[in-house]
Amino acid sequence: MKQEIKKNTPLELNPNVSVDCVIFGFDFDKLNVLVIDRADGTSVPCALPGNLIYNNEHLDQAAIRVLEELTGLKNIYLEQIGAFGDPNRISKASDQSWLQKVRAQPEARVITVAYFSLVKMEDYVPQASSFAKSAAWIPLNNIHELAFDHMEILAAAKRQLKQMINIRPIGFNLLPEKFTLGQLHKLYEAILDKPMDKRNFRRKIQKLNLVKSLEEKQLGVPHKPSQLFMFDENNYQKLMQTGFNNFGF
Amino acid sequence: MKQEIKKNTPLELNPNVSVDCVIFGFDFDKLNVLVIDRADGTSVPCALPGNLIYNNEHLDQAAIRVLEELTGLKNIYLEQIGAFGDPNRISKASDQSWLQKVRAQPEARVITVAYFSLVKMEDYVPQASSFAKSAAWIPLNNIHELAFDHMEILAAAKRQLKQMINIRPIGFNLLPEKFTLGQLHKLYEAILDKPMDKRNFRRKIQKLNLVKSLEEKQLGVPHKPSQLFMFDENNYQKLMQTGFNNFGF
DNA sequence: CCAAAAGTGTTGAAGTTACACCCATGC
DNA sequence: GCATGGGTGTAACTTCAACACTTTTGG
Repeated sequence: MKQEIKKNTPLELNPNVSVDCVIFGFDFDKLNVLVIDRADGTSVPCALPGNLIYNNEHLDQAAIRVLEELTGLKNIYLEQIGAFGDPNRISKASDQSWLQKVRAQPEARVITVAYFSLVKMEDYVPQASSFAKSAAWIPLNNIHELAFDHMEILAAAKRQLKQMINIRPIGFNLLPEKFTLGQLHKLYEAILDKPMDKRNFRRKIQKLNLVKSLEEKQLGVPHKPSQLFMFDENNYQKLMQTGFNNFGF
Repeated sequence: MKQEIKKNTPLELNPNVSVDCVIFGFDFDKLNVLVIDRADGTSVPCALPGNLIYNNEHLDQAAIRVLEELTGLKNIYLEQIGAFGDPNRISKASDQSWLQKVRAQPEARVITVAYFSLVKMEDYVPQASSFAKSAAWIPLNNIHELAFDHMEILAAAKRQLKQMINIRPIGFNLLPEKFTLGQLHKLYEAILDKPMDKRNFRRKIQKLNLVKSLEEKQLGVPHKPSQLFMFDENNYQKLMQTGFNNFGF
């Protein structure tokens, strides 16, 4: 517990700044969030994955590192939410005792920079023992308690995702490369948290030219198989160059 | 220059976290930003107002403090932009020598949390000697160089203001209590950086019911005096409760 | 043959764009 | 009387919202 603080040099963890990631996944029905279990025998709430940053490390890089350490994934969609710095964010007893265990300076004031990321759930299946700390996909709407101020961060992540989907079509990061319009429709309903008319949604998406249909259909589904689509990166770039910034969902 | 780092306790400045504020003002013609002059005889670029945070201080509170110390103003519109933490943000020689002068730990890694705020320019007229460091309103489009990574922060502030004006009608914070539709029109053009049709703009604003007209006209203007308007807080609250979140400008 | 999701058009209402002239005031 | 910004209406077009039935597959 002795505090040895030396002059800040590279390769050192910075005791005052951390990053936390809200990792969203979509199971074709609802949004899920990847949370880590800090279980130490006693019952403690789950937390968002995160850690202190290194002094020589860019903030974004720290978030990428946390994400890769946890899931092994690279090149995933990442966006900063903002900084959270309530001096009382470490008020719960369970959080304090956890910090005593894992931090060199458990008493230090910490501000955290939150990120949200969008991953294809198929790309990361948590395995019971894949890491020292275990992780799990939890349906967004079932999350009622988290460590520290992570509920607040989660709320901000939801808000920002909802807002951003109107500005850039980032939702495709949550779907596999090939998807159906029905899946895209469900995704938008999950993110915007409201029902949307099927016909109007399809018309709108197709008019925007953001998807291109493949010469391929779903297989093995117990109903009429759907056309498969892909995100059309080219048309998206063209659309952005026109200064488009409002999808009006 | 000796580094005395003790255990983090309240009332201490945190060496690793600062806040910076982009303070916007509108002169009825264009947007301006309040910058401070760090002049020490030699020629150095201006900077955004900012400072380290205290360990017992909420981030938002630190921004409010910086703002009040500089301008004397309270209760002004403030919104977080995000955290900026490139480890190389302190790469210019002039910035380093300035830090040597003002910081207890000039070498420390600093991440900064940026805010933008909207003030009525009439409320703060910089006086040459009102503070040790002098401040000035500079037209946004004339700012080509700033200290540290402040140009990057400024760009993010512009982007966020432009985006936010579509989500909440925050522009009114830049105008006096009583204003004309012509002034509001110019403001929207300045923020969105594009010309807008006068008649369509007026129709739209009035349809939204966000302004109420007063029984009062401009005085002493060398042209037909305009009706004066006020922001209608009540109707705004009602509108927000309907889940409105897209003004489509 | 049943369950489940896919796929498809029309209509009325609302909103958007583009555009040009007269008005009231101070100087 | 002239310069300056204030104030106003319409028509063509586009977009949006609401709504129900048939199709294809697996089981």
